Amino acid sequence: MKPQMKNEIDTHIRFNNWAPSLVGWYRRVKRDLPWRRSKCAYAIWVSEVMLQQTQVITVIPYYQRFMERFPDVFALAGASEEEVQELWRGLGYYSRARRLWEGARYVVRTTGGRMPEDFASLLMIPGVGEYTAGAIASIAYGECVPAIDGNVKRVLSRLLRWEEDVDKAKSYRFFLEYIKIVLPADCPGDFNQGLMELGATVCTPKNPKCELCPLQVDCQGYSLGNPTVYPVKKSREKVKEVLRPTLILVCEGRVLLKKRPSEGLLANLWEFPGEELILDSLADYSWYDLYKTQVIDRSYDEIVEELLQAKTNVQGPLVHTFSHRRWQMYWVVLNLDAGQSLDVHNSEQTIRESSSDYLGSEDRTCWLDVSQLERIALPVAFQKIWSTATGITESVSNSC
DNA sequence: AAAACGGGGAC
DNA sequence: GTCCCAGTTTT
Repeated sequence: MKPQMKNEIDTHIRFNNWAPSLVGWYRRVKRDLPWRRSKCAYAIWVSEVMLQQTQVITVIPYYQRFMERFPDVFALAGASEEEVQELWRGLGYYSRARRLWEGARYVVRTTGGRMPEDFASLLMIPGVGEYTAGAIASIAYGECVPAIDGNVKRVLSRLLRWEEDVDKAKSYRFFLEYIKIVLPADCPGDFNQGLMELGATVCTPKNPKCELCPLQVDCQGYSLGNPTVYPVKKSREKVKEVLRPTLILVCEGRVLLKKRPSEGLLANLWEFPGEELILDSLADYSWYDLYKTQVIDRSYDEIVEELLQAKTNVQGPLVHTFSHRRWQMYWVVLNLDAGQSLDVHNSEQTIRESSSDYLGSEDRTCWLDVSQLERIALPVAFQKIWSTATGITESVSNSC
């Protein structure tokens, strides 16, 4: 540690022996959460990955379904990515699911399925970073290592009146060294969880319940009067505006789906064919060109062209916001039933088998029975389009 | 050091 | 609408 940082820490440390207060408080009030009923490293791992950037209340049902289906690292490693993504649908940050799955396969491949039992070994698992490795090591194995997440940074920034942007690397390094000093060797798991539990239930971003805080007398932010000026955040994100024309091709109770690329946004998930456009409007947009570039099978060209010429009923917009991008979604519904019979060489069976490796395969499209839409990994954005489109369709047919 | 990566809960 | 959540990887 740099001497400068040591001095910085010393200036922040009073006679603080607040760790026992925190641990005592945690043991008294901790919530009864599914993953806290297990000391199994795999169970902790699954919960920690799900809890990345996701609130406890959202995770609980996903965690229970996941552990029921994949009770151990063998079960997860033996599954297909498609199957894992189906259980993850709606949870977001889908690369987490793929990395967890890859991590399970890594563990089975390298150790035969025995979970690594120390921080450094856990850190080698793909998808496991410093936080997750620290959480598993301290909670499952009692190893004396920090686990610093957003909650911990918020609590410490208030406790110590940390004036710098908490998202900077320097802040993380400081919190890391500080925690190493105050971390109790006999109960690192409860200490780490206590800090996170405090951030989640008492030292909240807005309206912190300082009257319930076990660290109130130690808290410099509280003594200042307004702890919510911390944490200081300067980082600011700009949201990109993007148009998203989408094709809903329906035939004989099936709808055309396409598998997204294996990298980037919503990787390997299903979508209705379409593209992203950085334009101001869809004026003069050629939906037929979109169809020609997105659908490789040329069997439907004639009827699609006919339908688009007859009356291109563009619907939308429907807005869907990601953390860094906003889609303005427009779509056309094309019913091909009047045309030739559907080529059903692709079906639900194909989806399951085609899950993991599409590299080298040119046609990523597939006809799926509409009743199966709720069972596959279809991102929320496209669920929204589908429910809106079918809702409108039904109301129109009802009114006719 | 900064950007990419989702969705939902809370207000 | 806004903010933010038991973060990791890639550039």
